[in-house]
Amino acid sequence: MEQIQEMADKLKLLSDGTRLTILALLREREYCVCELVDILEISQPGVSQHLRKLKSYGLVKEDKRGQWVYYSLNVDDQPYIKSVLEYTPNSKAILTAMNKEEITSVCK
Amino acid sequence: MEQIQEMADKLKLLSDGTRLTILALLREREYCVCELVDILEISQPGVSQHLRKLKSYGLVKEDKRGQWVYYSLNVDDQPYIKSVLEYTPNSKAILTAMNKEEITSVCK
DNA sequence: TTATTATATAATCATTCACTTATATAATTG
DNA sequence: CAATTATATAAGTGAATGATTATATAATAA
Repeated sequence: MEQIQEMADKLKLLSDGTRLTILALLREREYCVCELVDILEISQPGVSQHLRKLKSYGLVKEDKRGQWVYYSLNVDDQPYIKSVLEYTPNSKAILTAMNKEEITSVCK
Repeated sequence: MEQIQEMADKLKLLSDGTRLTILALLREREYCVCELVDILEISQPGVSQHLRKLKSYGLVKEDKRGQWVYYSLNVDDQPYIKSVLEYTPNSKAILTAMNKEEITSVCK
């Protein structure tokens, strides 16, 4: 069953805590990689690899501006992904829960 | 972030083609294990283990009747799971795609 | 141009996962 | 009762996964 497997593969992207957090954050605004590295508690290559995976399925898109690469959500044509993300906590709650409520400012 | 991780863990249940197929089938009626073994192309213990996992997260419930154990969907209190399942193909489409459109009758 | 900063890719590794076969348990049938 | 059928559990295995460190690339700043 091709269609089901394709759904399952996309849902797998949401089945990792780090990636789901990224997607939840992106609901409110774009983030550059270094901001996400600040927030999530994994290495920069780790974040890059998650973003690459999300991008390969078209769930996020990137925008290179100078030295930074900004990622934003791109799920308007993915109804069930979109509907799941409506149930994620908002950025404020996520950042608070991670003790990252301070100014997430420029990276360095 | 506890809440996000919990969501991710539940979504992981839907991120496997076999489990997602089971859940999609159960949207229309209950199935006993041996029927699912007939339909899905994996071993009986394989099916049992998927069902156990689904049950452990409360997504299905079981009803033992005689020799058979019938599983049914139990997602009324799980809104985002429910909303994803609304996008799965219906049983007929699934069975056709798997060349299992014949009478799924009693098991032996 | 050299150093710094941001990001990506490659290689590696431990863990998880979905399957299998073998076996146990339980209900039904002859 | 013994044989059969339905299901579950245990053990083992290969592949996938999410992380890490090391390194490459590219843009900016000194």
